[in-house]
Amino acid sequence: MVRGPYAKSSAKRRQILDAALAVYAEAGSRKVSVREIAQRVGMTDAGVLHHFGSREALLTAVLEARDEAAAGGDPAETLARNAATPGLVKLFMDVAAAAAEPSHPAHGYFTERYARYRRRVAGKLVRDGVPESDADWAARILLAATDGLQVQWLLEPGIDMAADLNRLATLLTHLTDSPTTSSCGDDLPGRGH
Amino acid sequence: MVRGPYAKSSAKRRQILDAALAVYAEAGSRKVSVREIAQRVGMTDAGVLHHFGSREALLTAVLEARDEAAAGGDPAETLARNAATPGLVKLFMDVAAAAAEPSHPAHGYFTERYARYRRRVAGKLVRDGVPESDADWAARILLAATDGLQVQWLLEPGIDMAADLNRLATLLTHLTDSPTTSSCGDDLPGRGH
DNA sequence: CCAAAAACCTAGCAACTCAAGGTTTTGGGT
DNA sequence: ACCCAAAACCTTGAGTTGCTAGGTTTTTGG
Repeated sequence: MVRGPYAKSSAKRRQILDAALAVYAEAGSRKVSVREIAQRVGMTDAGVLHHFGSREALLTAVLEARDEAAAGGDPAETLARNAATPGLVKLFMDVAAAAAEPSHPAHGYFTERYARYRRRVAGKLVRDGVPESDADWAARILLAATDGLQVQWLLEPGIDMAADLNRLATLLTHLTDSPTTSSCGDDLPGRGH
Repeated sequence: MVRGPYAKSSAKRRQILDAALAVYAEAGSRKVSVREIAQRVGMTDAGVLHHFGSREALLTAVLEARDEAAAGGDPAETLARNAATPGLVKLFMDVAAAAAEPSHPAHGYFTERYARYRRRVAGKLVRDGVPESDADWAARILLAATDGLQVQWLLEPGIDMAADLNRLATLLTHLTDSPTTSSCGDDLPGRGH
C-alpha cells in the first residue's frame, strides 16, 4: 500500500532546495555537487537523491520553486532579485543548456515555461496597443533580450539590466504609434530565474 | 632550452578542436568528456590535456577557433552557421555560464569578446544613422537578443532567428524616425539624451 | 647523429553521480 | 497501545570523470 510522503518530507525538500540555491550562489565557477548540498542539510547525497531522484532533477526543482515564488509578483521586483543572486542566473544557464535535448528531464519544463512567458508578455503587449501580428515577435525579443542581458551582466555586472530592458519595452510598445497610451516601462516582462 | 611546439603540433591541435566540436554536436544532454574527445582522434585524455592544459581551456579554445573563423565574415552568415550546429550553441552556453566567475580561465576571453562585438555592432549602427547616445544601448540589446533567441531556438527549433533579428535590427536602426525613443525612462541612470 | 625537448602513454588519485541493499523512523489500521 | 509496512535515510560500491606524476617514444636543432 502506497502511503505517500510523510509529514516532514516537504519541509526537508524545501530545506534542500534552499541549501542548493545557497551553495550555487556561493560557488564560484566550481561545480556544485550533490554531496555539498547534502552536507549543508546534514544528510548524505543518497539522502537527497531519495527525494529528488537525480542531480538534474534537483536543480530543475530549484528553478521551479523559484518560478513559483515569483509567480504573480511584480516583474521589476523579480528582476531586481535576480540581479541580487547571480548564482540563480548561473544555475538557470547551466540547466537551460543541458535541457535543450528533448531527452533531458527538464526539457518539457523549459519549453512550457517559455511558452507560458511568451503568452503572458504577448498578452500584455497587446493590451498596451501592440497589434496582434507583432505581439508574438515582440514577446520573443523581449524574453530573449532579458536572458541575453543576464549573460552579459554575469560577465560585466556594471550594466543596468532594468534600464536597458525598460527602454526596449517602451520602444516595442510604441511600435504602432499611438503616443497617448504610453504607460511607459513601469512594467517589465518579468522572468523568474 | 625551450624549443616550442613541433611541426605536427598545430595540426593535431586543430584535429582535436574539430573532434571536440563534433562530439559536442552529437552529444545530447550528456556530459562531453575529455576522454571521449581524445578517443575520436586516437589519443588518451592525458594526450589532449598535454596540448590544452585543462578541459575548460580546451572548450574555450574551440570557441575561440570558431570566433576566429567567423571574424570579418557576414554576421547573417555566421548566424546561419550557428543555426546549423546546435552543438556549438550548447557549448557556448556551457562555457559562458562557467566563465562568469572572474577566476575562471575563460573569463577574460568572454568579457573581451563581448566588448569587441559591442564595439563593432555599435559602430555599424552609428554608420547606419543611429545617434551615438543610443548606439551602445542598441548594440547591447542586439547581442542580448541574439544570445537569448539561440536559447529559445535550442528548446524550440521552429523559431526563425534570422527573421526575428533582422526585424529588431531594422527597428533599432530606424530609432531616430520615432519620436517615442526618449519619451520614457528619463529617470533611469547612466545615459543622457 | 645525438642529447634534449616535445609528444604521448600508463597508472592512479580524488571526486563525482547514481544504484542496491540494509537500517531507522514514521504513522495508519486494528 | 501496538504492529508493521512504507518512507526516510545511510552504507557500500560500481563506473566515470578531470587531472597529475612519471615513464616512453618521437621529433629536431646543433
